[in-house]
Amino acid sequence: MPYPSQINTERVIETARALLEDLGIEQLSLHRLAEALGVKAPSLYRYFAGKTELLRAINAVTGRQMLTAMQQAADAETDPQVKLIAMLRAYRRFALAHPLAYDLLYSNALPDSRLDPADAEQMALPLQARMAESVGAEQSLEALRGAWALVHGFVMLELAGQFQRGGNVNVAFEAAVQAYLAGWR
Amino acid sequence: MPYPSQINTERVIETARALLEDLGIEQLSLHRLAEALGVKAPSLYRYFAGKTELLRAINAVTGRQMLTAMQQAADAETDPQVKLIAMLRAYRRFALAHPLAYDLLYSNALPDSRLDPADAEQMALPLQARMAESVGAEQSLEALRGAWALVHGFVMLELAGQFQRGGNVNVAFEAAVQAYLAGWR
DNA sequence: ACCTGAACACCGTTCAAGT
DNA sequence: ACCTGAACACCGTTCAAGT
Repeated sequence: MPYPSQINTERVIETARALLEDLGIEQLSLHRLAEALGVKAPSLYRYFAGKTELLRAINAVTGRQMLTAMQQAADAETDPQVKLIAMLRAYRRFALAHPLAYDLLYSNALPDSRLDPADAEQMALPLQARMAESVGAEQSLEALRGAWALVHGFVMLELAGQFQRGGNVNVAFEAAVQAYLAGWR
Repeated sequence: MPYPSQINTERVIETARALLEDLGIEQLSLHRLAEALGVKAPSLYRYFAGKTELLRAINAVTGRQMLTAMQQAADAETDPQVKLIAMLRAYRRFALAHPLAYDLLYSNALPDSRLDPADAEQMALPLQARMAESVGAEQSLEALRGAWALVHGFVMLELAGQFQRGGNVNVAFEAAVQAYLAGWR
């Protein structure tokens, strides 16, 4: 008996991403998601093996979007050093614009939902290439890890509301990145 | 009718902390915690207004322990610069030793359970004082934010299993901290 | 082929009742 | 004074049944 599909994988992911940013991860339940899609919760299992797999799919989309944002920022510049800083700025801008999606990407509370390392590597390699141009290839992996840590940590603390003792946070970000990169040269 | 108390606030917190590190935040339910204490879940409400308040109490203990660990590390050194690095190392060591408690401390997924900013400031001030000795008082807040971001981000990425493309992670940590601090001078 | 109702085991939370 | 049983609304998940 033909029964035209009401939903599809992409629409589920996009609706879930919207709910995530609107309500937070705690409030994103399959019941609520199903309701937003005009369907009942068990129907979602036709598209995802479970909530974990759905969250992993969301993370894959988020990762791809971040990579695109960074590459566009890099393409707008020519100087290698400026390219690198532009990518780090784009990384932060994306995270601040999608705080809950970014948080989910690296959540230690939901380790099973995390982006698999292969996809994470796709994000890291272009950054590492720019880093190699700035500090040399031998040091590029170490330098990358510190830069990634600096930007990730900065954004996470910002999102956690931990920079509230005055001062200009944007200026602090620029100063920290400058200091870190200067230290490698 | 006198009914001697079976549990007390401190025992609840300590048992909860142990369960958290053993099972993860997802598995730490009030039912399970009550069972571990030999009691039923509703009894816990005599000691905490709800799960959020319990998690906040756990975070307060974690924060105090981290501060102590950092101060002990600093007290073992005399040179200001070495004191500072010793504190950052102690911070990382504590986080790696208590991964789930550390994760809870800054969790963006559970914003209501977070350490309140006043307590967070208690942790930041001693670090900032050391930073002021290294880079000067005017720059100490900005320099502190970057250092905190670097160490926090490094630890979070480590705990998320994102540094798995070879290389020595301890060496990368030391190199990143050195580069960052050198850049401020 | 696609979706739902009903059920299960599990949550956090409330509150009248037990000791 | 302290704890529990029973209940509520909510989870994720399974599966036989509906269209």
